[in-house]
Amino acid sequence: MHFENHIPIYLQIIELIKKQVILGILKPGDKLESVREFAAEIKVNPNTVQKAYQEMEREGLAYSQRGIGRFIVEDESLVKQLRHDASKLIIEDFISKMTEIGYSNDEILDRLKAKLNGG
Amino acid sequence: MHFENHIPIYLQIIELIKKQVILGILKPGDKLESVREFAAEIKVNPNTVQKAYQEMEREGLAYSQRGIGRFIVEDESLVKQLRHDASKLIIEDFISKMTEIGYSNDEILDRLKAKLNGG
Amino acid sequence: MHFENHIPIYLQIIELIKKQVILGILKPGDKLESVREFAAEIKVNPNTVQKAYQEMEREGLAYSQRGIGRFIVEDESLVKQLRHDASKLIIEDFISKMTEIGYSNDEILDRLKAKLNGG
Amino acid sequence: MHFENHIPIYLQIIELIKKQVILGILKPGDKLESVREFAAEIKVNPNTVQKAYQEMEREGLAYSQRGIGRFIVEDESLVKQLRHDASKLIIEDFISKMTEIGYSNDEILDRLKAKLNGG
DNA sequence: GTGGTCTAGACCACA
DNA sequence: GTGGTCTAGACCACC
Repeated sequence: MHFENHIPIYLQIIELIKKQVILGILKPGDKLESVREFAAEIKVNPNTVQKAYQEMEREGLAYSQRGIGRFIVEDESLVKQLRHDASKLIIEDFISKMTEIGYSNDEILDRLKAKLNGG
Repeated sequence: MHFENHIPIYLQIIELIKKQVILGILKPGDKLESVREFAAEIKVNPNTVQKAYQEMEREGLAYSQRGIGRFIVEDESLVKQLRHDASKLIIEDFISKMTEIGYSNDEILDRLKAKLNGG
Repeated sequence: MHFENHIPIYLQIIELIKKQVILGILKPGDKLESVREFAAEIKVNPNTVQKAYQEMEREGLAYSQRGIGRFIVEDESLVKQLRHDASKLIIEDFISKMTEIGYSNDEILDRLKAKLNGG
Repeated sequence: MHFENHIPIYLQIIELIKKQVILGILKPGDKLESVREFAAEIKVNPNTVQKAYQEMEREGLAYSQRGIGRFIVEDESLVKQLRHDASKLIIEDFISKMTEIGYSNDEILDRLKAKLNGG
C-alpha cells in the first residue's frame, strides 16, 4: 500500500477501513484482520496498526473481545452515519476553500460541472 | 493571527500569502514585509517566517535581494496560475474523496447544489 | 570534518553526501545517518544537518520516513545522473570562465594538458 | 546587468572589471568610471560600487587620486599577471572538482575534448 | 529511537 | 536596515 507522506499512517489506515465500511466491503459486525496479519499485509509496523485500531475503538467504530478479535460495531445505522459525516466534511471543506480564493457559488458550480463532464 | 493547531505555522504563512496574491492584496513585484517585521506582527519567531519565505522562493513564488528585501516574482501570469493551480487541486481532491465513499457524479452535484442553496 | 569558511555548512554537507553517492560509498536505498548521529559526528548543530537533509529531499535525492529514518532514493540511475550532472556543470563552468578571459579552445586544452602532465 | 544571486554583487563587479582589463577593454592607467556613474549604469547601490572599488585598491589593482578619480594601476605586467592568476585558479579548481567525483586525468581530458568539439 | 517544528538569540555579509 | 546561517534547546508525533 502507498501512503501519503504528510499524513500519519495510522490515520490513513483508519480512513481506509472507514471507506471499506462505507462501500460495504466490511459490514457491521465483521471481524477485523488481526494486528499482525494486517501489518504484514500492508507492510507497516504492527504498532501502527495497533494505534489505528485503538483509535477506532475510541471513536466507537470498533470493539475488541479478548482472545477472539476486533469487530466493527454492530450498528446498522453506522454505514449511513459514516457516509453522511464524511460527505458533509468534504463538501464544507471544498466550499470554504474555493470561497477563500475568491470563487462565487456560481463559479464553484461551473468549475465542478466542467470537471465532471470530461476531465 | 490565528493558527490551526496541527498544521505547521510556516505552511500556514505560505498559504496566507498565496491567498493574498490570488485575491490581489499582494501584486507581482510587491515587496513582502521583512522577516522581522512580519514575525513581530503575527507574533511568531523570525526563523519561522524565514522558513516560510525560503520555501516560497523554492517554489518560485518570491525572490530575495540581499540587504534590500523579498519580493513577489514579477510574473504577471502568476495570479492566474496560482488561482488555477489551487482550484484545480481543490476540485480534484473533492471529487476523488466523494467518489471514494461511493458517490456518483450526479450525487456529488446534487449534494453540492443543496449545500450552496441554503445549507 | 573540516569546513570551508565562506560556504554554508549545510551546503557542504549536501556536497559531501552527493560525492559519497557518486563514489559508491552511499548507494541508492541506503539509510542516511540520523540527524542527531551525524550532527554529533561532524560536530555541528542538529538543525544544520536537518536543513541539509531537507534540502536533499527537495532535490529528490533523499526521502524521509517518520520515526524510521532518511534514505537515499531507490533510483538505480541516480548515481549516473548525479555524476553526469555534476561533471557537466563543472566542465561548462570551466570552459566559460576560460573563454571569458580570452582563451581559445586550443589554448584551454594546452593549458589543461600541461597541468595534468606534471604541474 | 544581471547578477548571480549567491555571489556578492561587489565581487561580481570586481570580476567584471578584471575581465575588462584582461581583455584589453580597460588598460593600465585608464580612469575608472565614477562611483555614481557606474552605479547608475549597472543599476546598483553606489555603496556597492564603492565597496568594489575599495576592494580593488586593497588588492593593488586600482588607486585613487583625490578629486580626480580612480585609475587602474599603471603596471604593464598587470594584464599578464591577472590572466595568469585567473587561469591558474580556474584550472586547478576544475581538475580538483573532477577528481573528487572520480574522474581520472584521461577521462577529464576526454570529456573536455568532447565538449569543445561540438557539444 | 526517528524526523519535524518552533523558539530564542546570536553573528555575519550585504546594500 | 535586510536576508542568511548557525547554535542551543525544547516539544511533538510517529514508529
